[in-house]
Amino acid sequence: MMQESGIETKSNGSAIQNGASSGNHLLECSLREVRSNGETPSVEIGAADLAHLQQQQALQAARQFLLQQQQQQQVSGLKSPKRNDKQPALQVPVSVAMMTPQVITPQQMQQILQQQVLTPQQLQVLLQQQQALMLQQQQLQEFYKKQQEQLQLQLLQQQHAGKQPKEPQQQQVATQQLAFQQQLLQMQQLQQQHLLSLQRQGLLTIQPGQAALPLQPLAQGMIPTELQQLWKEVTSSHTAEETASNNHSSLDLSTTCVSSSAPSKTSLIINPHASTNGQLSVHTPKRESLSHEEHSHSHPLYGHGVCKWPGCEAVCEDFQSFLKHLNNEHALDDRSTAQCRVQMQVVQQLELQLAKDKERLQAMMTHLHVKSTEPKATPQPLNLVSSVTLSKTASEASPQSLPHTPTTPTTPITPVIQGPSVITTTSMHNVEPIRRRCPNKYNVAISSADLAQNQEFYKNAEVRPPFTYASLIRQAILESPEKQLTLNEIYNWFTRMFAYFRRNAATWKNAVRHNLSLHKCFVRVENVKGAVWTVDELEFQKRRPQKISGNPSLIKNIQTSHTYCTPLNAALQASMADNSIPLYTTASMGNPTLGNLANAMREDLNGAMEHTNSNESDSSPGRSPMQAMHPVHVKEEPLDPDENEGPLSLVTTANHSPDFDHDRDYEDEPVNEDIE
DNA sequence: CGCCATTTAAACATGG
DNA sequence: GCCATGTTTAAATGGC
Repeated sequence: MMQESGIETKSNGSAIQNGASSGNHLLECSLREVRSNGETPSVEIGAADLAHLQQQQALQAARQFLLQQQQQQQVSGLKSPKRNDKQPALQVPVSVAMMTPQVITPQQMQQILQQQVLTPQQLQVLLQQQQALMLQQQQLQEFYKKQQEQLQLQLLQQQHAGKQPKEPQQQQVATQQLAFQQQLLQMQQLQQQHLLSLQRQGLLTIQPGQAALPLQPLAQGMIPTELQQLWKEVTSSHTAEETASNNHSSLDLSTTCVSSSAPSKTSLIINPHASTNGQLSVHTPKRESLSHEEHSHSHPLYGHGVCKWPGCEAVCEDFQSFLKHLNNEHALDDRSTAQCRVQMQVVQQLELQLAKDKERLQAMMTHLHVKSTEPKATPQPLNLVSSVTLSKTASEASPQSLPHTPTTPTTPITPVIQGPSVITTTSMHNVEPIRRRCPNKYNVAISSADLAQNQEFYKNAEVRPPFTYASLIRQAILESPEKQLTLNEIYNWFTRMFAYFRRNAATWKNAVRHNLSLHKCFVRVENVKGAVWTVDELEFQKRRPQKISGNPSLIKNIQTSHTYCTPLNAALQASMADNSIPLYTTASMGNPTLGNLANAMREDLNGAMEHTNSNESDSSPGRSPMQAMHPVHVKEEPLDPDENEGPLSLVTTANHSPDFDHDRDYEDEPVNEDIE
């Protein structure tokens, strides 16, 4: 159980440290470096680029001045446009912050998908709204850009003649710009409202830390280049395909670099304490990892016939031309290096996110463990599990907030977050949970993080998995490469995957054997080495439609897990469709065959539906979208979710941690679980 | 209440 | 004899 956590902890530490504060500094540095290199005859940056950069610089300076002028009409102190070291520090983050809320960033999207369950309809509406807003903004943006260009030209002329940015013309343009800024502001406010309304509806939960940034009040200043850059970032990550028209491509970074790297000249600084940068930069990798996923093709930088190098969207006919392009355009030079650094930054941000989620998990598990060992009255794992069921009640409000609604007649409870319940179905996909009724009306947040973490949860928390032995055994067998396992290997799987099965070995092993023998679906096959067990899927399926039952004590949450599975699937779908949420698909968590996830979930779902459908007549807002999409039908032809398997399947590889091979290590003294 | 699935416990068989 | 592996029986629980 140690080997899985090794990497994670490692990434934890570094991520936490870097992500929060120093991260942007790093970015800044890298950007600066790019810029400084850009001035020397760099390989990549041509004359046009340089000119562009210069223009941008000039523009920045001018804009700075104008804004300052505007703002300080009463204050008669500052005159030189180059002196305002402080203002930009205020302005820049603002501009950055401005972009984020305008369009729901992938992160926010992700949050939506993670934390709340949305029906596809809701998602669609949401997306449509976003699209509409984006469109409008794009138009404004373009217009604004034109304005900038005008200003730019004038500025250049003036620069040659000696800077006198106070001329009437300038002011006019500036006024126009301000007008547009205001328009953009309006747009942004609209967006804010949108988000807020989402929040109000409980559809979007923004974590305290993150909320501050995107939703923070906006000031006036905007820096065009950054704005543009950010805009591109956002839009490109949202509509990856639309960005075919890539007149910006590689220039993006350089321009940004200039602006950020010329604080002395133009007093532009990327706010060091605004994590907004990191947030934004997060978009880039998403695009990348997207291609990463959707392309069996091999190269993570190539997808959809487009170069996925950050900031580059060059169209490459085929893989060969892509390689060519890669070698030519993204050779080892300063720019690429800097971009690489930026990418590192991005990764760090993601790691930070991961770290946060892991922390959350840790807290959850700690919490659960403490609670479980405390009172004798409640047999730990069982109650824990059932408590999870309850937790969803509370967590409908906010996954973050600790649910404090443990008071329930039947179960003495430990308030729990979405932890295991979410987990169960997701990671245990193929496992057939013990289905019960107990309609789950609550929408529990399903987060990708949870998806990734659920296995971790069972690995580390002594919570009894809400699956029957048969299901688990089947799962174990199916997960094996050969679809067959020896008894001992099955044991090992149990102990590896579930902390719960690291005790009372005699008991559960007996149960495993018993199940193997009992169920026809498990077929013993003589092998060279001995005997292995396989699954007769037909048999297994056969018994499914029959009555369902299960471990009584566990039952309650079963339904939960099932209802979770549906929205989760939808969330996955949405996220895949959205193209911008590949996160957590990294195999870092030791996820087993996520590739099967969709299938398995669907499978489980279908199975569950047969039994639960009638019960779930209630109407909760975000309720299992999949139900809408896949009525009560049982498995048939592959459904939409299959598309998701592409990306997901990538994950399948790096899961299996080394075997335990120490089944006996867990042979503790039998602990009586006093089941009432 | 009966049926059934599941879990748990235990007896027993077999082979290394 | 011990242990791992299998098989089988039985009791208890709980959903339907």
